[in-house]
Amino acid sequence: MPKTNYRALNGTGLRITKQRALILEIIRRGHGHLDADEVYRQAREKQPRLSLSTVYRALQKFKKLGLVEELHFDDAHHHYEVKSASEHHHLVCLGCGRVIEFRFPVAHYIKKNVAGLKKFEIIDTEIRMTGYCSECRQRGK
Amino acid sequence: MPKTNYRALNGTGLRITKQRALILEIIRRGHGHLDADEVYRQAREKQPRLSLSTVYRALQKFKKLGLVEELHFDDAHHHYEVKSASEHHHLVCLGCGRVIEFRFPVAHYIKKNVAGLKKFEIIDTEIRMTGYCSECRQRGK
DNA sequence: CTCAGTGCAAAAGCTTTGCATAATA
DNA sequence: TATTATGCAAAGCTTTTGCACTGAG
Repeated sequence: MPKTNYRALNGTGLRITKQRALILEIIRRGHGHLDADEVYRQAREKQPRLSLSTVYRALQKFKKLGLVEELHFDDAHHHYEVKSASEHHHLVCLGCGRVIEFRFPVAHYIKKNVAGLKKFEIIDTEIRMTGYCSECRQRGK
Repeated sequence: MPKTNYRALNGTGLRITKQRALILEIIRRGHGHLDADEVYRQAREKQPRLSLSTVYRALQKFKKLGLVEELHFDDAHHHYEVKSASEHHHLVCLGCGRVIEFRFPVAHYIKKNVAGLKKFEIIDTEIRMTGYCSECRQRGK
């Protein structure tokens, strides 16, 4: 198990188990494009006895600790991503389903420009844009 | 049934039924703060025999036609909103669950500033910010 | 040694589907 | 009248929970 995951879990009050280290590592490698079931399937390749509930329970803990973030790409599943310092968002192509990440610090800009938000403490910002990527546009959608 | 709903449904290829007119009217009045079950419960007050599947089927049709938009406030349910011309987004308070709407045309701004998005055709933008409203902050969360 | 975490199975949502009936165009 | 939409019930998914067992601290 990579040291990085031990580091991430240390000092959180959570016990470090090989399941959690593996799940966190898989989410990290997935770059926000994995849902719970995909994390589960990948995890089973290394730990065949690991259960889906463990994945869900780990996901909940990680979310609560702010270690991972839950994204909402489509209507059906949630996707998970290890939180990074820099704000970044997602663009989902309606044609091919591809997810394009883009980095753009918009939270600060919005907070400055929207009067009603002045007194609001913003914890998290998720921007999800949908549309068609250049390939799909050329193919005539 | 309000005339406005007939207007919205006319020329869409969809048949105008009293169920659909009612569902659309309820979503409109809900201003994006209703999930499928809440739409269902409100609809039953006027049409007690209406079924949940009719609500879901209507929602799907409306989405596909671009009449309503699906929002992702929390992890559990989707909320629905009648699409309006002006772009607007949502701020969800983690303390009291209140949803604050704000109007701010950010899609254009993002498109201009993010290189990778130049060739992307943006259909829709959803911004979901979470944090704590002033009341909850005063109450010490 | 203790208590948090795990696996398994069962339950609990939310959403979709099949089919006969009803209603629109 | 020809379809499309509805209601009901059943099925399908994703996610959560109970409980006995295991393993980290």
